[in-house]
Amino acid sequence: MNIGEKIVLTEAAPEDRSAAIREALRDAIIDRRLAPGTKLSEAEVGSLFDVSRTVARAALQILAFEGLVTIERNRGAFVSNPSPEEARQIFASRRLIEPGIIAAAVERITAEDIEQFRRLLDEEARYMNERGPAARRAEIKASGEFHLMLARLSGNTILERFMDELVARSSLVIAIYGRSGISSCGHGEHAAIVEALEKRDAARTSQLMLHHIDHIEADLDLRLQEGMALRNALGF
Amino acid sequence: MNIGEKIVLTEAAPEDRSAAIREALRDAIIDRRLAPGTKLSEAEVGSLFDVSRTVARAALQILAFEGLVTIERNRGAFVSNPSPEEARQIFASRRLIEPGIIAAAVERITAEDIEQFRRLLDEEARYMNERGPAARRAEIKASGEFHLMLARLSGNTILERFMDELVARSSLVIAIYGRSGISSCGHGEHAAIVEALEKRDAARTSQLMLHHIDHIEADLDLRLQEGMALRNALGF
DNA sequence: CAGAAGAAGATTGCATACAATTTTTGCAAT
DNA sequence: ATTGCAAAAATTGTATGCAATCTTCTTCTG
Repeated sequence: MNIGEKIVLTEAAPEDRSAAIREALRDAIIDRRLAPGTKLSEAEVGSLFDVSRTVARAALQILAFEGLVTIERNRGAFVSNPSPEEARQIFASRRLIEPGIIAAAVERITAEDIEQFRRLLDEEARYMNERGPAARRAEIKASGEFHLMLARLSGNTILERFMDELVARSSLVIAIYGRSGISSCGHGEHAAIVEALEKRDAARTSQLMLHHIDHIEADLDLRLQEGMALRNALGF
Repeated sequence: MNIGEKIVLTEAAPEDRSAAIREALRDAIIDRRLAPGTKLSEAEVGSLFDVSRTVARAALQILAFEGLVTIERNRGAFVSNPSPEEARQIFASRRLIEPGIIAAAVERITAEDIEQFRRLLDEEARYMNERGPAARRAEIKASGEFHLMLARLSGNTILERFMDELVARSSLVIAIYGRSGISSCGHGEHAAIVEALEKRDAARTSQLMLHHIDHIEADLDLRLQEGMALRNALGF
């Protein structure tokens, strides 16, 4: 598979180009322009961003540390193919961390933040009503952005980074095991969460969030794919 | 400051030497052989482990991503000097994550695990009764190992890695802001946690853990050092 | 003698070179 | 056609070289 035209440089970053590459790759993985299993060769990534392999490699190594990419020695880097077990761990982690983020966010949220959430919800809705893969990708991205915005509100940069990783890996999991593409009820749930946030009702917001995560996970077909994995393990 | 004799190679790792270096540096940071602010030059780290700068650099970049090391452009890598605000975020994250780890661990813990915890407690006690910096370091390390062992029991490798990072960064924070070196009541608290674990009483274990984290944080002097940080910011 | 200016040295950021390993290709044998 | 094998091509892992930047030391000026 060719990763070519699927990546675009967002900004001309003179310094820390490795981080820029990382972000671009992460974005591409999140909105599924890069499918799980796609090979990310150092040379290709490098030439795509017009840097040497050294810089490309650094970006891939960080992504591997995050779990978004899997590096096999002497074979190279691939977009990760999370196992059902990994999927469960990812959602278990989210169920643990997101309520904590909500508790912190509720204390700090401003009217302007709510306003920004509303704009994001509008965006989600707009893309939902559009057809085509580009709109689908934008919808996925906006949906992840919702959770990341919440994480930023927590004021805890460590949790923010953990959520960065978890949201990206969730996207991979959904790409592999998702049944219905996108759970269309997700948007409504996001809206309900914003309403509860506005009332600064942490308990209710957390409850809604947990249900939301449950719904996302319920839309996955982890058991079926476990069988597939076994078949694969036996050589196809 | 020379980092020379403070690092020892644990194992001859033929593959992934970068990870081995990372682990060695992390260990050295955790038990405070490497003080916050210590410069980690690529050449020095490289020659210490007998690899080229390339490999040393990769290790440092991952550590920087974790927050254990701070890289300043064109200046190099230093053992991080967490701010009081960072310290608060680290402990806030632990207060959120460790109870979740406990909830998972309680479901899976075996008699053998308890046995292993007891051995670790014995070790802690032994080092507590010894004098000298080596015993102190061993005690610190064992104390951190307690939390990591618990994380491993959770069966969630993602949370495990988050805890790896949080424990290491906590160690840095304690090195900077700690008042009494080690809170000697820590050992007793660990013992109480193991007892509650043995009864599979998640609620009580979590409560004990939260108190334990509170005590660790209460032993810090974050306010005083904030003044220091300001002074530093003003050119000293 | 304090302080500024500048040259020398050291260190990082990045690209490239080369060896080790894996993957692909080509071809012969069954 | 398919399997087996060997050579060629491609890719990674690592070391090293060079330019850019930072640090330190010397020297000069007031």
